[in-house]
Amino acid sequence: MAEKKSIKQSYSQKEHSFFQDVFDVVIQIPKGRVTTYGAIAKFLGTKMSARMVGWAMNASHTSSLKIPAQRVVNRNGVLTGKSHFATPTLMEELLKKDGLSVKNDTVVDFKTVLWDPAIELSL
DNA sequence: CGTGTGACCGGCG
DNA sequence: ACGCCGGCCACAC
Repeated sequence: MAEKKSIKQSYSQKEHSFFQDVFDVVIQIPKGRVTTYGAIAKFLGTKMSARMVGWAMNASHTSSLKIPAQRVVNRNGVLTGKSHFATPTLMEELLKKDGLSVKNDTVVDFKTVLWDPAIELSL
């Protein structure tokens, strides 16, 4: 409500964009952990619009920062965005380098390695 | 300024 | 259990 005004001000003062928010969260994902689009969306307040998060990731390549997009999967732990990487296997390779196990385009023990910003960053 | 699109999610048949 | 459908918000054309 009132916060909306502040947000709008931020938009005017800085080049703040939805992408920047998403990137900021994704970058904070610890190595060996993954999160979901919905979790990020919820953390940002747009819980019902997890699509925006995914779309923001699509623009990750526009950012000069390194966005570990491989650590962001859908609620099933499936590497839905792997097709958007340079190569279809790149996402899986990156996750394996993080020490995770990927089988059939799905993160093994996904629920165990799940890193929810709404919880972890809320401590 | 209107319309379409999207790396999703939750609910319902 | 599986499949389909609507919703939701930001950004590009």
